[in-house]
Amino acid sequence: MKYNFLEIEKKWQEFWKTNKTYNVGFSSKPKLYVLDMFPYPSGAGLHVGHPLGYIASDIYSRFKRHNGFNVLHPQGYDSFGLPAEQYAIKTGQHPKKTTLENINMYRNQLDRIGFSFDWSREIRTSDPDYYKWTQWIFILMFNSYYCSIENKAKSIENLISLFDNEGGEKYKDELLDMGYSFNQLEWNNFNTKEKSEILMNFRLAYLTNGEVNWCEDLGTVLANDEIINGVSERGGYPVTKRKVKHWCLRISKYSERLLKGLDKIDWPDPLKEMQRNWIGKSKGVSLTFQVENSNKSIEVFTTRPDTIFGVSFLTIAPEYEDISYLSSNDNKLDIKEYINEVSKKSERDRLSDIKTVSGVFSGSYAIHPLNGKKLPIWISDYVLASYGTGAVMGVPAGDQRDFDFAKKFKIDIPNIFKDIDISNGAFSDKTGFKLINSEFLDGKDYNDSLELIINKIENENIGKSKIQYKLRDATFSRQRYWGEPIPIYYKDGVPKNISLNDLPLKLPEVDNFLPTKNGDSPLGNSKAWAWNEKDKKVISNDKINDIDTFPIELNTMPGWAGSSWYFHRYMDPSNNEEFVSKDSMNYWSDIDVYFGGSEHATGHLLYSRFYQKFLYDLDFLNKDEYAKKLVNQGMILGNSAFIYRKSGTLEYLSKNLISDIKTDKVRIDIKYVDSENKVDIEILKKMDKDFKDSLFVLEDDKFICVREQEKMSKSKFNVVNPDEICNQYGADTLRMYEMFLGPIEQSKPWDTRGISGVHSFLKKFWNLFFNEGEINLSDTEPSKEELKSLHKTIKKVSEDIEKLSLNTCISSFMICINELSSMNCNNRLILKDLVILISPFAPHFAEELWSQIGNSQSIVEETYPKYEEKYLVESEKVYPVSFNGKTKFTLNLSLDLNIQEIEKEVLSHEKTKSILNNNNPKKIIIVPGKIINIVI
RNA sequence: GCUCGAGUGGUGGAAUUGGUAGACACGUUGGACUUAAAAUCCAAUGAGCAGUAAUGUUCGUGCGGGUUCAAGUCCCGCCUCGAGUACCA
Repeated sequence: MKYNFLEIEKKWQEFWKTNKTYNVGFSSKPKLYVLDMFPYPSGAGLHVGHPLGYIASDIYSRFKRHNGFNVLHPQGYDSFGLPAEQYAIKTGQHPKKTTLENINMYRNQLDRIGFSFDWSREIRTSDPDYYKWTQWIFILMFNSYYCSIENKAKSIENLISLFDNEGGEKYKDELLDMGYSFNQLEWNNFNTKEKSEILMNFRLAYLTNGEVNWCEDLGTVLANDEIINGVSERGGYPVTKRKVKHWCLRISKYSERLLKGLDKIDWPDPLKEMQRNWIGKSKGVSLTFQVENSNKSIEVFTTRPDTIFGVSFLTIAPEYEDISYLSSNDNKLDIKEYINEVSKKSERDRLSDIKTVSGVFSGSYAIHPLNGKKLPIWISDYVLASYGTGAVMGVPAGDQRDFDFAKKFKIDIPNIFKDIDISNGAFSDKTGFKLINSEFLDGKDYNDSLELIINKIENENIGKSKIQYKLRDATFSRQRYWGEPIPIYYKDGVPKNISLNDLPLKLPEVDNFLPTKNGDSPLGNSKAWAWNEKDKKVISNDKINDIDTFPIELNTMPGWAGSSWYFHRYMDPSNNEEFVSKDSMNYWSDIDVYFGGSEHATGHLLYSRFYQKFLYDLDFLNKDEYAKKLVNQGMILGNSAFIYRKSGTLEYLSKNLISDIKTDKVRIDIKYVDSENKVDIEILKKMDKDFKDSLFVLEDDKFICVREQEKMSKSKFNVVNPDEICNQYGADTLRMYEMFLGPIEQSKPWDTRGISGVHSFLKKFWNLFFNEGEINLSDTEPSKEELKSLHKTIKKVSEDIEKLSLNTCISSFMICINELSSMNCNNRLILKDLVILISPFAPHFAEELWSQIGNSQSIVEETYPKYEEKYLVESEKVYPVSFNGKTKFTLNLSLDLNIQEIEKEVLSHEKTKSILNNNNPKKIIIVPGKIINIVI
């Protein structure tokens, strides 16, 4: 029988489907939850890079299933959000339609690879039964606040009853920071709107009117992690600052816990480091500077209070709130112009313009809290409004930015470092200096002065120690159509949530779902988008002036709202009463291994940890981290092909062939390039009749291509479709080859040529079972060599899967099959174990052979072979014999020999004698079972 | 700039955590089978030098030092590439 992979794979995929082989439920077996980050169905379909992580997780899941675990291994779709909507807009279709089509396409492609997903648990974030719970969590956040005393989220009702009974006393400091102060009587005299405004400062999901990242081309607001290098992550469009009323999640309250939690999870260090940097904790001091001739003051944050006597000016951000108060009449016009100019700049311009120092003098002065000197207050965009207090103390001697600023605007640069030359730049090291011109700190170094100055600052009550985080609250509103509606309506201007019983608040039908440049949300186009409080349902906008009917929030949620908690829903996907039942939560608990890309480090992987901690605080979950272990699979790089223009020719443009016209090379779709890296002239002419071949370098009527490795992407014309590989070699070959390419976490280039090695390995394996087309197995006792080869492989493969070192597993399979082939092994006991052994890697292949050798049950629950030490015990060792560390020859000796006996054997060996040449060795090192080294 | 990570044959990558560097595969070369091709199988394959040959010998894990009987692996100092981040006070 031939290895007919097409037939076999089809047969077993159907078998698994009809027999629901991979569906799981509660069980007395130990649980294991293995998850892949779910895909967003994009329209381009899968390329061979996508399934890399899925294959690894599938092998791991199947292996664990063979080892007696009840494995939850689900899959679904992140089907709301920008990617899905962008594709719909590009193709001019409704996102609902394209999303469905894309999901079907993905499913077909996934099914061909033979994954062990439990599809009965599939979820889609755009499904109302799913997003009902996404909305519910939002409402929970809206109705919660972060209790700084207990350090956890609590119901806002607690806070309200506290204010009702005691006023604001317990939260005095926090309220003062917000600009409030009230006792019980005063609180109770506030009206609904006033109370709502105060509480809004506490809610974990809150409405605010502030600066956001606005992307005009996408027509929406973006969160910080959705912006890369000042442009939008999706599409690369410019981003500017804009003041917009929007919803935010108060993730910043969780900064410390998000940071600490990293220590107890087994996630890749680089990824944890990225999250740490993103959270950006820094310890310092906040200092108050009085404004001259005024009762106002400016608070600054500094990590270098030791340099306080080097302050020669203060700088505030252009967005600083008290700015008009500080502006003197003489400078008002200049200041206005400067602020205007800054606000027009896009994020990218501001970044690329880093070297240009700009600013304007406010006209006011502050007083140095320790030496009483007059300090000019400047306004500059090198100070960020969103970090710290939006104001800094300028220490030109100790900070390069302050130095550049002072130099440009001819501000005093006092030196505070003994014998250090600061004429060309600031000295910002924390070591190697002694202070001068610093009164009581003179002669002290960093550590000594730090303690003294902090004591002084706190004693004199001019500031206090403070911990500052970079992490900012997450912008939650999107002015887009394809997302979860925010379940809020506005009753007399006060936001109210729709209650759980009335969810989901379904996305309305609209005539036009396109985003607008001015930021109006497409939901505004809906004719029925008003909430009737009495009937608890959405009704026509015409009724909006009726009693009990109010406008509903027009913005939708960001893409990450649905993906921040989806892993819980797989545990209990069709529960209509709870987002996940207590039983399911207690049994499946958390993810044991989570596979996904590191590009989500500061997005999904941070937001989801925040959601987890929040739901944990409210006792909905039993763990405050949701994934014990995370594996970042690397990218598979594609081969891009280019043909080069002859030098001196004019630029050639073609819509069909060329995507890279700015350089002297022209991108060619890789599928037209032959194995000699050439592309046929006729193909290009067929693609584009205007193609001017005279402009390019030719050889034998073919164009010479140059290959470069890049990320695989449809727009780069370098994708390899897994379907094609499945057609040509089969899914099992694809699965094994992807693993064979290299370590899972590494980026590596795809090279289709290499696949033949894995394919012929499978054929070789297959052929061990057959003789002239018939199954032909021997039922005798296996030989010692056969058993050794098998058990060596069992040991290596079991250990390596556990370590997720899957590339080396494939190697050991190859070694084993090579050995067995040369022994002409057809022993049933040996081959039976090998079939189970390879079944996680090549499941169709294994099922077929399993049934061929007479089994009627599926192989997936079969117990994985255990290796037995006794087959591996060696009695002899081939010792490498080195002289001064260089191996000269090998010597086969019994492992029973002790050091003295080995030494005797080695020294009496003729080669040793000839190398020693009658000299005595200085030293002989013998490590039994390992090496022999003779020093001469 | 800062913070991580990585540099091993023509290529992808192995190497029991200090113990025979280059497993396994691709590619290449030669051979067998075939009218031929594909498929399959066999052999060689880090570089150099000497030899008809078996073999011997030198160099070799980015570069320069060090520790050690022994270093791809540990330590110090550089170089290059990749990723993340970016006026964070």
